[in-house]
Amino acid sequence: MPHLIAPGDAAHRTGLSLDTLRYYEREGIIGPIRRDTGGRRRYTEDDVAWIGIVTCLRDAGLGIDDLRRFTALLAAENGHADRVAFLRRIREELQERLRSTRAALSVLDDKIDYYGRH
Amino acid sequence: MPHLIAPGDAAHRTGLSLDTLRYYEREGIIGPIRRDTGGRRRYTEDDVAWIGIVTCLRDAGLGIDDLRRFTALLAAENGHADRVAFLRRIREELQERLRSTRAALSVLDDKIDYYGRH
DNA sequence: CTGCGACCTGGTGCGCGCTCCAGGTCAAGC
DNA sequence: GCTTGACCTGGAGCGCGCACCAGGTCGCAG
Repeated sequence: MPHLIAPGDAAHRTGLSLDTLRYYEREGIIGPIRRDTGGRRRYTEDDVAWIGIVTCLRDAGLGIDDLRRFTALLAAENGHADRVAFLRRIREELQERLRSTRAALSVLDDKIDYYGRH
Repeated sequence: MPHLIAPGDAAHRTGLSLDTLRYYEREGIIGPIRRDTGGRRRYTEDDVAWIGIVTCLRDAGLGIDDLRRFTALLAAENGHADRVAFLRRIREELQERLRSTRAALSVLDDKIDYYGRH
């Protein structure tokens, strides 16, 4: 018995709401999650770990579409080349975000410097 | 005559749509923009430069509320201390974004590395 | 057996950041 | 004077990423 986790505990551990966990599952971003005899979800440690990865990417600003494609590609057996190509595309997006954020920080620092010295 | 810019040209130069320019003005993020005798907007070079700053911050992920407060604070005469405090808060947010994006990139690179080597 | 709380499904609502539309006005070119 | 096209206002619509709700089920504590 691989240490199953109730929905409430999964929510607590991942920092997501029950609604969001169900939403992600519907969208194919996580799971499918196993059910007990009564139909309630039982998350595995692997599920929780995967949710951590997804949350990390989402926090970086990736959209639901990208997360779904990410999940689908990593779950697929075939198409390693496709996988890597997709991952590299996402990587480019994130690096672009890094550039945008650095540019904004530079603007902000100029202003802080200017007003800091009156 | 300080080289006035028609709305279409302003849109073209800033990369924003006419609707977005009007929306930003309504929200107090830019402007108020001067009008000609017929009521049409005429942007100044300063307006366009400011829109550039706003766009830069927006691209970094700042929300409309923050942009409005940013604009209001920089337009105000008084409260330099408030200004700097606010700017520092925004700066913290952006640095947090930097951290999130770097974390996601690290996850991504792990996957790329893993699948790149099969 | 009863109560209770955690969880289920299906559906609706919401805030953000635009985007689009209808119906009208203005100014320049022919 | 007439057409054309850029622009105006007010308001409705939309996609995303959830949040919320009603009405029902399950299983354990007492």
